[in-house]
Amino acid sequence: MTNPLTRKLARFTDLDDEDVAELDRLAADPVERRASADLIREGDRPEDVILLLRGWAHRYKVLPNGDRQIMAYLIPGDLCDPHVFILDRMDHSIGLLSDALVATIPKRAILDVTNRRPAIAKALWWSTLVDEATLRHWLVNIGQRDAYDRIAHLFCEMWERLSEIGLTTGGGFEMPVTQEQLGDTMGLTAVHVNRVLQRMRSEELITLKGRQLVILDMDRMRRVSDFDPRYLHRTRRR
Amino acid sequence: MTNPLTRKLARFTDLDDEDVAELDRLAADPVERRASADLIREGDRPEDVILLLRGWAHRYKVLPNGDRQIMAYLIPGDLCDPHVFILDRMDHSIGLLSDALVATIPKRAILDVTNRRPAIAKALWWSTLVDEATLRHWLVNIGQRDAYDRIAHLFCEMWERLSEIGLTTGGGFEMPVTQEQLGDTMGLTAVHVNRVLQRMRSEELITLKGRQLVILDMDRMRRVSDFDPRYLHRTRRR
DNA sequence: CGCTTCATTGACCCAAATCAATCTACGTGG
DNA sequence: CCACGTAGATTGATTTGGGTCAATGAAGCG
Repeated sequence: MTNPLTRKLARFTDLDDEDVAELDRLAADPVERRASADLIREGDRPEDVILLLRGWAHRYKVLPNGDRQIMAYLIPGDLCDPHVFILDRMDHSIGLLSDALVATIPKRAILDVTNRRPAIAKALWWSTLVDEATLRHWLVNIGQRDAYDRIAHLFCEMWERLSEIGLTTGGGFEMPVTQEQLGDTMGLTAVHVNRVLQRMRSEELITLKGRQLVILDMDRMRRVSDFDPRYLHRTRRR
Repeated sequence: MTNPLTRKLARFTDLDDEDVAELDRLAADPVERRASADLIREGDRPEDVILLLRGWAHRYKVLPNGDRQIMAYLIPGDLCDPHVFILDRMDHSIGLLSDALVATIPKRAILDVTNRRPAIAKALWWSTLVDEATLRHWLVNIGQRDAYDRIAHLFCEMWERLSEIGLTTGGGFEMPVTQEQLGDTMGLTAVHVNRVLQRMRSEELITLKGRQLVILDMDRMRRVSDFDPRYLHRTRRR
């Protein structure tokens, strides 16, 4: 099961061989993209859905004064925009955070597959709802927690999502996100993010050099940020 | 068109007479509920979807330390939880902000209607995506704007949504939300919300007594908070 | 090897929080 | 009809988490 989309959706529903084959067909013919390219720009009317197969991307919005808010991180297996089907124009942009491998899927193809394969349709719907739940948790995070807890919560979530697709090694994973970007995610300045990271290091909670983050004490990390992974719905409803 | 759900969905798609009749059937047999009751509690596994016909409700989450974050306001015509169909347990609660009239719709009934009436299915999907876009805008709001601008943005959004269902009178509308709750919405304290409101009053930007809010200068309100109503998608895609 | 992008550190500042009283408007029971 | 009780609004005094400004290090790379 090399296709990360299949890997992700299989967590939600049972997929039969034909479902898997369909998903592989969607991910066929992927293209390399260089880091920091935008996949979709605010105001676009995209006609395709982009599937991320390798690398990270982020969903973000820039205000008139230049401030930037990151609203989501996309990792392998994520579809950039199921919205495409109904909404008019993009109200935000999607940019790469690392070199990446992406597949471009025409709207048509998605519609066909979801019509023919109810299991896939259901899994995509499920994944949309998980995205929405994640957004709600980010809101709680930014609205109510202090800088330290916010960052702890974000790290827990990243680890959890990456572990679902096999991209963690123990408590460690590769995180191609600068401190500036972490700040734009949590409504903090890069300077303050830096100080919080220093503190986490001095408390031996994490290790972070280059793009390698290691969570040394997962229990403490979760406790401090009140992280409850249930909203990511790793398990199926019976 | 007295049914506010019909009124809301009609903005998205053309509904024929039969669609309208179906929606009226869903909203049949509503019940009065008193303010401050919870409609759904975190941890529940709701078996029905609740439709709000009159009054306001809010989606919120309480942290272990007692802090509360409000994640959405629900107004007449809103469905409390389409999520019910796929997700497991509620990861947040929904409570009333005022006396209200609500209809309880069994899952089954929604499934039937969406199977039989594609226009309704499409409109519900659209409305879910609008909810998600709204959440993204709240994130930007809390993450990047200062207290004054946040509150201005929220007031613009409230006015916009209420005007869609005919609940505004010029720049005014009834807002059954305390300053404490406004604070829990925007990640601010009630005290600070109060001071911002004082300032808006002194600048003759608003009038607010009891539950009656009047926006005196809509242009200024929008300009200051960089409010762009497009994310609420009042108009249809051609 | 020189650039450029990130990370780090220090000094100082401010928006919003905190703490602590009032004040006001209502709804209720007597 | 009125005294109370209570939820919500208001105000003042003080504190603080995080921002701002400004350098100075590192590290990766063409």
